Amino acid sequence: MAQNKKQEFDKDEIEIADFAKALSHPARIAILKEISKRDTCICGEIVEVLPLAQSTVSQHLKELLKANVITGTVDGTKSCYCINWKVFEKFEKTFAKFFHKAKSFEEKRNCC
Amino acid sequence: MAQNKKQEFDKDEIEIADFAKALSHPARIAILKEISKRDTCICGEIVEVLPLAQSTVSQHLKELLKANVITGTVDGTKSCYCINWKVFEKFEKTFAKFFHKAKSFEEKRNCC
DNA sequence: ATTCTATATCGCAAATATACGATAAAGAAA
DNA sequence: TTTCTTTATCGTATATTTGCGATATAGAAT
Repeated sequence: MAQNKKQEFDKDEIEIADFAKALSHPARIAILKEISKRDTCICGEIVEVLPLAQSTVSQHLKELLKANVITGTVDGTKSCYCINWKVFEKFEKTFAKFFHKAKSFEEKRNCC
Repeated sequence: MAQNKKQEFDKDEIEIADFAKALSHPARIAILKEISKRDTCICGEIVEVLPLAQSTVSQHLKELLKANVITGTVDGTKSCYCINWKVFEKFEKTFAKFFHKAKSFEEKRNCC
């Protein structure tokens, strides 16, 4: 990269990009899907359903935590993760603000 | 990575991840914002408003094209890009299917 | 107290992404 | 035709991400 230009962009642009980045790997989508499916906290079962090593899954969970997409608590030998729906809600709004504006998708026209 | 495990995930997981990946850099969000702001095709003006070299912007545009997030035509010396709203609409639905399910955000509860 | 189980972290290798300058390509302007 | 303008692509350097095995940590089970 030579230089990381990330900080030269607007705060809200960085915010959206960071959220998107957290969702930019199929393993992390699969993790969210798994948590969402149970609609409750789950712990180690994630590793079982993913084609990845335990350490790799742990790393992906860490990414999701860092981006605030999930919350988590560790009680000794068991850890527990939940989806942070507030962030999804917030992102949905920001997203709408940027891209929908007043118009609906149907009204949008392309010229190419 | 040693091995890319991407293909071992579900098709729809990969699809969401790929879309998110396209939006995972502030420069690409800024590009979309710029196109959206004008609500019409724009061409070279993107380079002017971004803190990046022309070749880098062109590369980011290529990424967005690859992910089908924008459409583009090249007429000789001028190129023209539009946001592909259909893909945003589709993503919004898939996203909702996975993460909202029947419940609204407000009804969702966390346990951690 | 020792062993088992679940999870996080470290260290490393390989793959990808980011960024730029130089250059190519191709129509527009002179 | 020659030069200018706009955009894409190539080559390359550096940064970041992905992935794993090994190991650390800490409570649970024996």
